[in-house]
Amino acid sequence: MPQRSVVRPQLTRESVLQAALQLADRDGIEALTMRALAEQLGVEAMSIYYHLPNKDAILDGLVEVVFAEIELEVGGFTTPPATDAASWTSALRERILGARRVLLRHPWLPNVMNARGASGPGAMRHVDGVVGIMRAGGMSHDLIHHSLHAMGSRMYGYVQELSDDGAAPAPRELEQLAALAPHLAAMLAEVVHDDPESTLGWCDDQTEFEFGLDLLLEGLERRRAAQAARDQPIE
Amino acid sequence: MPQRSVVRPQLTRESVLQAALQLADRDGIEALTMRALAEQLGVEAMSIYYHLPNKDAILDGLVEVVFAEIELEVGGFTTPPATDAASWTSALRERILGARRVLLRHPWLPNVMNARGASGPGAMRHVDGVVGIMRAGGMSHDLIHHSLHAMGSRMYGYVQELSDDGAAPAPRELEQLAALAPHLAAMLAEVVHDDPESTLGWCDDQTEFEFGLDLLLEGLERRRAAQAARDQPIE
DNA sequence: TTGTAAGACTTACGGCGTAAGATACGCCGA
DNA sequence: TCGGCGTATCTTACGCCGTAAGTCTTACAA
Repeated sequence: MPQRSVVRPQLTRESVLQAALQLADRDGIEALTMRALAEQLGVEAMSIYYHLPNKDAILDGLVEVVFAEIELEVGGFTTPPATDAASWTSALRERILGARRVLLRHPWLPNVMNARGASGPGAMRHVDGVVGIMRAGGMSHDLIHHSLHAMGSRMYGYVQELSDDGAAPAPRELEQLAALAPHLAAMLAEVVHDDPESTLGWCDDQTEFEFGLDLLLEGLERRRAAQAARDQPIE
Repeated sequence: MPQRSVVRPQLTRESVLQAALQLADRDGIEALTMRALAEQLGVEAMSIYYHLPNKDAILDGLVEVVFAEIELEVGGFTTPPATDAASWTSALRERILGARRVLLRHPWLPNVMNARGASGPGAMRHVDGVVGIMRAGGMSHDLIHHSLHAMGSRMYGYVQELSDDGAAPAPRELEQLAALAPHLAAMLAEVVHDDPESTLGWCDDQTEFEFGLDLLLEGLERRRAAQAARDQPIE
């Protein structure tokens, strides 16, 4: 049973991540080096490696810490029971603006997520919450799937990673996912299943891109027409 | 007058950038190191520094090279004269899909642009072309401004950098910009001028974010309603 | 023929992530 | 009481990175 020392600096995985978060917030992500982090902790660089295997693990840990902060900010990732078809947009709006509030405190995070590969459980659960809200609003899984791609950048672009390897998820993985993110898993199961024409991956990047693009174009054209009508109310 | 050697490996700024592009495309951007690049060129690492001041200059150069490729792909950044109110969406659509076609060949580029600061003349001119198309479609500068933010990620997110420092551009800079990107400069001049309530910077990130978000939410809700109508055509 | 300058090369430095191993410390059984 | 052992930290060193400083080669002009 590890009964720990009281004299030593008391390094833990959590304290390392906490210090890393502070360092990144204060001096920027490029200032987060193992040596600088160690100094902040009053410790030698290599000591960190006892608690975290490498720097990538620290970055992954940071992502997780921030998503925990997001979860706190939005009052949990589970869908509020009151959500119905009438209010799904405002529920989603609030969820995303809440996430943004947190991300603005850690502006380096999107780049970290972007540069690194697959997203962790925190990001997954966030997406799952979004899927849940859309589902409660009465959207089909197929439409939700497209929507996730379209909204990607508003949630800071990690959704694209979700589909990046292109291969359909193995049933085993999907099972694990279901425990963590049930809505997301349900969507995946359905979308993968009934898209036989999909070539290799289970989603076609080009199609998704155009879906989001056309969504924007439509909206902008409507804004333009509205403006024109306002300028020329007679004609 | 520099009359160059014929025996030496004939290193030039252009050949360096070309080799860097190949290397990044083939092995990924993280494989683009000065030593690897030198080897590819059959030269020592430090020789590169005669033609380019440092690695950042190489990255900037790469961005410029790719945007030149985009310009070729879309047949020039200047607005096609045929563009009118009726066809602006399809013109813009084509422009953006053309840019995307090129960017898919250099998938590392968005991250490079994102990680580095201000965008170069190539990116500017691309944005300028987009502004020109929207302008030809009859949109106000104000609406165009919002639209650029909303479309940001579809053009791979460099627009956000444009507004990042928050300070209004100095008249001197604006003058320089006008030569390079007239539409963009015109928009900036107007938007900066008649937004007295804008606190510090000439554009409010939060407002822009919500504009884009609401655009998407509206569109998605319309899609949802259309789907619901399709499922229940009687009721 | 020689001076000059362009354009390459050599060497070296500090910082990075981290592999390998040494070392200090608190506990537990003998 | 003491020796061993697991835990947590430190020491040293390696190979990479970008690049500062200085040197050498070569083609051409005078």
